[in-house]
Amino acid sequence: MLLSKYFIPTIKEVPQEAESIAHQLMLRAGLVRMLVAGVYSYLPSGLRVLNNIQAIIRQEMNAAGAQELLLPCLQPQELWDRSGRNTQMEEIMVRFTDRRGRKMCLGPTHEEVITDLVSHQVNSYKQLPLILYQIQTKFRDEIRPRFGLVRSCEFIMKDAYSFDLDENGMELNYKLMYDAYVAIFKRLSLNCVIIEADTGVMGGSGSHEFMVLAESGEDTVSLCGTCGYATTLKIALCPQCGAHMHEKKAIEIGHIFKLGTKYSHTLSALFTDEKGARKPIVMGCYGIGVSRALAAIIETNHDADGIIWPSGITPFDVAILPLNITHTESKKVAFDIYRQLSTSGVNVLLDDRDERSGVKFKDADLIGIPVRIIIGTKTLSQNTVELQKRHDKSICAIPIEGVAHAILKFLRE
RNA sequence: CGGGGCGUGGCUCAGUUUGGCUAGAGCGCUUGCUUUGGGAGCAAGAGGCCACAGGUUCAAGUCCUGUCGCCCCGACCA
Repeated sequence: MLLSKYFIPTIKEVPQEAESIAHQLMLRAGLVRMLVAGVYSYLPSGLRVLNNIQAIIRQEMNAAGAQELLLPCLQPQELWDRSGRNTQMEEIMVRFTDRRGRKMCLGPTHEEVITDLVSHQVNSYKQLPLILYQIQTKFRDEIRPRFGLVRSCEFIMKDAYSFDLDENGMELNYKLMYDAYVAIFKRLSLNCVIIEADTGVMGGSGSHEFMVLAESGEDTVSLCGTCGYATTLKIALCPQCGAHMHEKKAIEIGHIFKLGTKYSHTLSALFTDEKGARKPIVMGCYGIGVSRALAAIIETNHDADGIIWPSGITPFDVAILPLNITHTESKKVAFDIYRQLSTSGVNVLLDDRDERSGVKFKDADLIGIPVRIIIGTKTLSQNTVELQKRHDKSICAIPIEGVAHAILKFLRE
């Protein structure tokens, strides 16, 4: 991609509308723009990052045996009346009446829809167990949207649902999803604290929250520095080892629930067991805030100059900075390297703008691509270019012919 | 919804306290010349219903009333 043609409006100054670091950097690096409070557009590089996060989630969910589907976000309120949550979720649901006079809503979550679907399609114990998931836009008329993507009214969630014959089966799938979440967050470079949590409005018998420690978090976590125990309860001494607890702010990035038969009971999702008895399906549900994960990744991967993308998530693998694009030789070398890497399947962003070096360095720092190739007239006269890593700004000189090889080697590490 | 802050060219803000001539700065944008290893210099230009509506006044960005929008603190949640 040529930066001169890329829609990535970067901002030099801190936008007034943003308070949290991640929100500021998302706006400054040209990843997102606000339409109204709690509603955001993803610009091309923001969408690239979002797609990368989703790819990781899909890989791990598929590896755990979950099957992807896509449920409608347009839903009849009648379904919510049946589950009993139409009044419970009253404040938060976006509702309206369609032209036929039917009361509709935009899905704030999908337990009702998936349970309804499964209730019609699953009748026998032979069809279980089953794990289904989707990556979908959710709509919640939040009382107070804040911190950009951390709490927004329209956001992207990965939600999975497990369906089992009995409690034991559900426990197994719950463990499977728990482990998948650990794997996902590790690959997203998100260091999670896992907490046994309240089931709240979702209902059910058990639940775990995956929390990322971050300044702009909305939740407070009490952490034991000695044994690692964590809880959302405000307690002074660790119940496991007796050491002192300290409080930290955190972003809830994932939440998993043992639902049991709450929804299968109210929505009549029954199956016939091997003895011919009709029983409610035992369910679990598993959510990840995908767009929120994007915010959390930035929150935990940045420095004073901008974002530092983890390798699996970065919108581009490599940035090429010809410091003087009007210098014929610099331009030629830059485009040669660009073509070599691109044909090797590397995502490259070439800063071909006629800007001064300072502007290019500042933007590159802000955008946060993990490696950059700096092409300057001085090093070029020695037949070398420089390879600089974003995270520690370390630089090494590389002969021009060896650049593609060096980059491919770096990317493999 | 309750409490607090804010709203002035694309962005960051000054000016509002104490009303007064033609509404400002820096950055960005356009054109030209010079420059080219960490957000350049000079010159010329474009761009504003001072959030919106009503009111007070000889006179309103500035005072009053209402509305809308954004941010922060609380209940809610991925």
